[in-house]
Amino acid sequence: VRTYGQACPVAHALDLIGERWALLVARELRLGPRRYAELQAALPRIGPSVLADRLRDLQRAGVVERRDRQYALTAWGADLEPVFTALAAWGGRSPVVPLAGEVSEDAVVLGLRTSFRPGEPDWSATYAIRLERDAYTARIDAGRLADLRRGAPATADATVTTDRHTLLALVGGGPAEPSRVKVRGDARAARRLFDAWRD
Amino acid sequence: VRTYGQACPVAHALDLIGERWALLVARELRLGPRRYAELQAALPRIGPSVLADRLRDLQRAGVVERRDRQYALTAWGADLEPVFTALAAWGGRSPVVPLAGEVSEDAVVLGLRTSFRPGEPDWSATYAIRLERDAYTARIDAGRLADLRRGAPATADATVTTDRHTLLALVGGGPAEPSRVKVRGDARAARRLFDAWRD
DNA sequence: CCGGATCCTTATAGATACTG
DNA sequence: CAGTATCTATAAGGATCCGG
Repeated sequence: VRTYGQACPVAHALDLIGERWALLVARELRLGPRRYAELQAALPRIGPSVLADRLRDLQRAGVVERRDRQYALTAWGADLEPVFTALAAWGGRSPVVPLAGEVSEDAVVLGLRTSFRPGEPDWSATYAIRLERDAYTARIDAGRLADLRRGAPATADATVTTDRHTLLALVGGGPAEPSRVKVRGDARAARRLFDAWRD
Repeated sequence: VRTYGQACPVAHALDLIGERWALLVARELRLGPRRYAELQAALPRIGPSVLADRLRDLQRAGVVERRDRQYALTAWGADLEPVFTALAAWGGRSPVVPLAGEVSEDAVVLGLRTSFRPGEPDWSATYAIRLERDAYTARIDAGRLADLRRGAPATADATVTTDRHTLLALVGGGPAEPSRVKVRGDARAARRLFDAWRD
């Protein structure tokens, strides 16, 4: 139990989620619970012992809890959302490196939230986003992104099927291969979604 | 050069400021530039080699720059402010530990920003806050905290002289020893400042 | 097969001493 | 004053192994 030993809320926060990999483990739980093996697949470079250590640390800190063989953010862990938002905004403006490397499906889908530009108030729809491994639900309410989580919706206005690299390019504004994106359902609703990701 | 190797803005941010002590070094520069020895005094547990490493890392990352023997945040480093705000808000709500340990003067003064409650629009004033080691300037404009930085103001409406532990108690809402706070200048202006710190 | 624990190697942090 | 050098302790990285 390594601590900064400072009576400062920032230092205390870092005592809890400042260890290596801790915040990335938490990130993988932002869209819903995950099992140990799923976390390992999403974070291939973490190694089993460090992952087990971090999950223990995060549980002891009250950030993560275990429910029937799955790990989930607690309510307080979910309150990390503004921290993720601020870090993503800052890291995304980095002048040093344009970002390259691996990405988990969750990380790409979370990019939707980061790059989402609100639309018209008459836009309300539910989308299914199907990637190679998982399906996700995005719900737009009055032009705003009201819900984004792992798992397929019961019914969707439109279903977008693609792979995470194409989606990353779409969201990041880079060049995407249109043939790798399949849209089913309400084409107009889908178009509004794509428009909301453009700069 | 250890990296998460992920194309995720959060992971990239953590590549830059996620190493141990990095964000606390940056915190000590939020209120103004510091010299190496001052950083060491503010962060007594960091050790000289780790401090030197972090300062090098942060410079290479473009977060910190060196100007005539002082370290300062770059413009982009100053953009970390929302990250600090989010972390402080989250860490301050921790149900686990109520915060205990050392505090640098800067960390206590930064608490003023965290706990500041805006006041009436007719409230505009400049304050000098004198602690054991350093003096700080707080400028209120139309009830809002417009400026907070290290260094004494040219002229102050009121001057508050105390020590960092008393100020920490005052800001945190804990019991403070009134005899350890000295106020000079406009007493009414000083009262408004103290009121803005109360819950 | 899933969910880790163990073991070993390497890298980083912590502490203290020392130097241009 | 501003670090570097050196040494030790701890944590991360990586492969393999084990119990339910």
